[in-house]
Amino acid sequence: MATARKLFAQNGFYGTPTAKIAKDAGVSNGILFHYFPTKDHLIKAMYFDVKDRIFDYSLSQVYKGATLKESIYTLWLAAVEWYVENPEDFNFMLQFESSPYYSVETEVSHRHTQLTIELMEKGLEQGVFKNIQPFLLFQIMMKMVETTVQYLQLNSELQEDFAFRNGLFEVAWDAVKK
Amino acid sequence: MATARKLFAQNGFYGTPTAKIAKDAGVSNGILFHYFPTKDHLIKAMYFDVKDRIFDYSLSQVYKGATLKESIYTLWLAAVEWYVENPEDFNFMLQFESSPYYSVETEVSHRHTQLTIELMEKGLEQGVFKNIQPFLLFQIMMKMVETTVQYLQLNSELQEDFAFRNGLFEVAWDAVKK
DNA sequence: TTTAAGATCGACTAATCAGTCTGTAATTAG
DNA sequence: CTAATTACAGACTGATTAGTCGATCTTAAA
Repeated sequence: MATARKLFAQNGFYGTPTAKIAKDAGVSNGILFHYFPTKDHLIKAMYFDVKDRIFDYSLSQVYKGATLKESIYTLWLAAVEWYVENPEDFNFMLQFESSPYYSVETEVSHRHTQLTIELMEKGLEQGVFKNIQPFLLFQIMMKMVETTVQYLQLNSELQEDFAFRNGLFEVAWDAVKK
Repeated sequence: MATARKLFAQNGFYGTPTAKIAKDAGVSNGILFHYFPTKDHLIKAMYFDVKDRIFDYSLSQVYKGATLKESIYTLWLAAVEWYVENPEDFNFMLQFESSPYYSVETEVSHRHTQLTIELMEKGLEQGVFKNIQPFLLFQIMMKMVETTVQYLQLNSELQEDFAFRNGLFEVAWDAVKK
């Protein structure tokens, strides 16, 4: 999957032959299809793999007793940092989410999405957010992650600029807050 | 190009053989490659075509003497409406922008982008926006268009809901305003 | 009317690629 | 130790597909 991520980032899903994935990964063609019956299975498995790893990282960052805004900030920043550190993951998700593989159901089915949506619901209860469906609030925040990472990729000198990141979180926060 | 848009929306760039594009368009294989030397040429041409049509529509909506916020609102809403009315255009752009074809240079080279960025610069001068590079302001607004359209596609009963659209523009505006 | 340039056709090809198949090693279970 | 299951290899194939090529038709200018 790591090899596939690298190759997909470079040449896209369709620009990457399964044979090349196997070869670059140092395994045979046969063994690839032994573990992933089709290329589509591989791609879907990779999606959940990325989500899982981001989720684990994010959870390791939030601490108990954090306020709502702090929790959301931590999750938001964790996602940005993860994607900045792991550009292939970012590129993969971008491609995946605008491909026929993606559906809202798969998205919502993941713990990471569910956790974030719960935070949004809490915010709605507390009256800090605009009156918008929680899933949409979630998507607005996530799109800002996307925008931020994309911009940081283009302007790598900003990647260590903490104030810049914080500023963009405030942009996202201002968007959703009442 | 219209046929290709439809097919690309259904099956993606790579899932759509050139032969099928020609056949569905009612022309021969040969004539397709007569006008577009490669599939890539076709795809790039389609990108500029979509951008052009959106630009024309957007300009027809803005009126002289509008305030800055009104102008931006009109452009923003025009983009949303266009994409809601022309889902294949939207789907095509989504795919294009997360494909190897896309680059910031092509994006910035288009009049539509340039016009919007100019408005952002004006807003910065007037001190109404957060102190953020104009291109990034532009991208934040555009991502909100994306989010809005995607949500409207999933919840088609909201497509006639004017208040909903306006609400989401305010979300975008709150994000960038100081 | 002639001629040239562009438009259109559709059969063809060379290459590519997802997935198969057959056989062999390694590991685990009884 | 044996049997069965799982891991692995790599050659092979059938289908697909981007792009070519030579022929024919249409249009417009001279």
